[in-house]
Amino acid sequence: MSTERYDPRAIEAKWQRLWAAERTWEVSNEPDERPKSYVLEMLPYPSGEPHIGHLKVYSVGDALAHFRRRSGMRVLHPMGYDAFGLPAENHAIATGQHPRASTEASIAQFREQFRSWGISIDWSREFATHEPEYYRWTQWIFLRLFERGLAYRKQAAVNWCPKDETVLANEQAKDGVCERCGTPVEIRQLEQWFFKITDYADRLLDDLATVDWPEHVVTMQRNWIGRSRGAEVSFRCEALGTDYRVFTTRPDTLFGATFFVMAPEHPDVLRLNDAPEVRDYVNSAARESNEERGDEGREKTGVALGQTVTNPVNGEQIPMFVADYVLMEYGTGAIMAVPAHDERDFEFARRFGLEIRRVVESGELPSTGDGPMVNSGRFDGLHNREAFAQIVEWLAGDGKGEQAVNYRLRDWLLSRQRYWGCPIPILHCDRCGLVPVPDDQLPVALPDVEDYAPKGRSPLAGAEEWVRTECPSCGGEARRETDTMDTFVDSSWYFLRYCDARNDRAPWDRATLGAWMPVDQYIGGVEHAILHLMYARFFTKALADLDLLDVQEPFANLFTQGMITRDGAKMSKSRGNVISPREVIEPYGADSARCYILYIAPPAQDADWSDEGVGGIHRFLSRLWRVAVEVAERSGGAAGAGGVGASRSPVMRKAHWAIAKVTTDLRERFAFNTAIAAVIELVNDIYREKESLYGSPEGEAELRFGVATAASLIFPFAPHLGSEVYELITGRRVWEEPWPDADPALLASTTVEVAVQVNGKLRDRIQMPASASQGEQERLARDSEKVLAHVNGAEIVKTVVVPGKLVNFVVR
RNA sequence: GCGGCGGUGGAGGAACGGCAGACUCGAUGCACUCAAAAUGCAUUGCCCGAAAGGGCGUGUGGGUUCGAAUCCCACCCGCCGCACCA
Repeated sequence: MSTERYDPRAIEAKWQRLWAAERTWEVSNEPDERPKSYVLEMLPYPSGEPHIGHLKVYSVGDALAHFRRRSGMRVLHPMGYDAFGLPAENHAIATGQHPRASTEASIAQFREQFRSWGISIDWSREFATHEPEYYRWTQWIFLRLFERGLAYRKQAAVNWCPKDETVLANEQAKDGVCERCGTPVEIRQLEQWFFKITDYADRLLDDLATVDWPEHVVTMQRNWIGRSRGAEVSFRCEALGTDYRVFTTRPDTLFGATFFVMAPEHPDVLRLNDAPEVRDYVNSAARESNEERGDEGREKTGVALGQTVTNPVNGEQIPMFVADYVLMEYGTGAIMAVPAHDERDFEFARRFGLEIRRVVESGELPSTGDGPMVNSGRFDGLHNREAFAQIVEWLAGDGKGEQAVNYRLRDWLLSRQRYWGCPIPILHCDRCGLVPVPDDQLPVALPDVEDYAPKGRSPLAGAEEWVRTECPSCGGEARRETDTMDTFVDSSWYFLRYCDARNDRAPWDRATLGAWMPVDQYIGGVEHAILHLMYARFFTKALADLDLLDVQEPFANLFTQGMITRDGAKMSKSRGNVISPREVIEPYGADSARCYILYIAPPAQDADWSDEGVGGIHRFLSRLWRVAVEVAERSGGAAGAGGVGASRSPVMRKAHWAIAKVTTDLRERFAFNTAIAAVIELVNDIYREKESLYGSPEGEAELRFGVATAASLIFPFAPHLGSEVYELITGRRVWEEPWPDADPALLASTTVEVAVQVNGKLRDRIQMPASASQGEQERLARDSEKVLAHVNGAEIVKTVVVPGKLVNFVVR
């Protein structure tokens, strides 16, 4: 046995140099006869250096990319950087260093590490979203959306983070705190830019059916869109002479509406009653955060307005209230209250002693169940589901209501009062209003400023010379928009740019794009299940409507990988339990790190990092390398792996078994852990059998075949070692070899072990020829002494035979 | 509260109607060594037993089945998402 040691550092450097020099992983946009496959990991945000989560996504994606290439596909596997964003800007505020400088330093780090991991990236398509060559097109797309009315400005109650001093999208202000820094958000009335994503609510919801995504992600998107079908109904208020429309999902319960409630923010509340009591209530509601208001166990509060509205179905005058359990943002900001069939209304009615009138026979109140109608005039006796449609129809005939659909989804607030983002390419002209920057003047370059600190307005407002410009429409004086775009805008179309990354006349060529899109396999963390994925889908649909591309959904398949934890906890600097990929790769090499991270658990699952575990995988790779060196020496070098007959020796059978196992694990599921385990088993068998195989030409050919197969199968996970060993044994480049096929004839053994049960309990295992018929199998099993002992003369009432596997005798 | 995912040896996990615990870590023993490391080999679910062998075992309780970790019902625990959305 050779005394040399497995030296990942040398091996990995060798192959990385070769792949870079030969640009091995570049793929041309010229189609050929191969089917295409677009494999993409979510765009990394470059900050410091890559962490262990990055190592995991790229280990998953790269394994897939390699497997698909060798399975005869044309694979696009690109890389880029999500370079704009708050962390770089906050760093700039703290240190004075330009965000561009720190960002580009991080990008250099990321690029360097990705290369050292040996990921098969087409580097010719690389870009970062802060480069003018990229954001020029971000602006161009913005203008197309603006022309379509899909980007617009409006005054709105928005989430404001007092710490970051910027507005946030609804999606970024979860539970009333800033998603980024955890500061409670304030609500401010500001004029802001929005994308009209709500126009796409139905399509974003319905098209989820066309996509192969994890069920929980689909569910999260569905909940986020929150479509509910019902009706809008008018309630007349004679005092003001106004009709109030309310949205309800239960028009069938209209006869049970015994009061009416408005949100405190509803503009008419004080017009209806401006008594001090009402004013106080409205003011105190405004002071409370949405979170406090939404608190679960909280008792219902409210104030009577002393006015009534008319219930349109029965003409009853019902009292009006203001209460903070009604939200201004949802529906119309006013509701009809049906205490018998809505838990919240029920609670409120109890508290204020209001009438609770059952209109559906459906069990104990409050009840949302179905049943026959009661107390509902001519609808009595009808099932409530039928009454639903009939009541809406009846109201529609009178002009007092109609079918309606409501969504939880809000328009996407995209403007940010921050520096480090893509400038919004719009001018403000006193005479012409909002004027788009002409296409030929793009990009609107982000100017340098002195002071990055936000002061409630964008730092760009301080760049006076940049702000002042000429209106392209009237030639008069105009001012540039000083807000920048949310970075989610940048990442909503980057996957399109990869298809034609060097195009300087258009964001992409439509036919070129059409040849790659959609992304066949998208890979990333669940944390983007709502925001990024929803925005990217919206952009894709809007761009399709603009006749710029031909797909409706950007990501045909989605895989969400689990987190890597340590000691059961999320890695974080504050916990001090962070392990960086570099720390692992230095002692063990990238191949060990990549294999370990895939081996530790199924990749969709969270997995706990163990330092000893990496050592185990490293040992396995060393074993493969050592046996390869030994086999190469003792069997006469790289003479080729030919000459292996249809031998059914254990090594041959194991090799073919491993081929079959790894292939299905990679093709049909993301079972990298069991795929790697199969290769480990193959190598273990080679160690067990090798001494008996040396010495005969056939035995040595089998050993070479076994080792070459192990190298070939481990290559998607450990590309450097796979290449090295394969070259050592065969003299060829493994990535140029087609993915191996398992020979079914070699998979089958001549004998099988059959489990024998009596009453479902295992009693014996017997060897028999694989060719044994069911009858022979049963006979052989029945003759087993152990079986006889357990049958013990009793009557066999039934025999179950599973060919080649099992016999079960049922005795009484 | 609603929805989703999960609960298997000392640890990560495998099997997903047919031999529970593949593979790895850890542990123990042996070989090599002056010694250690490295490496190789063996053992390693629990209980009874000297052994042969037997019993018990996949969160709990029921059910379906010749046969259940796997399917069904109820419950317990953990994690994630949503949550006064009319």
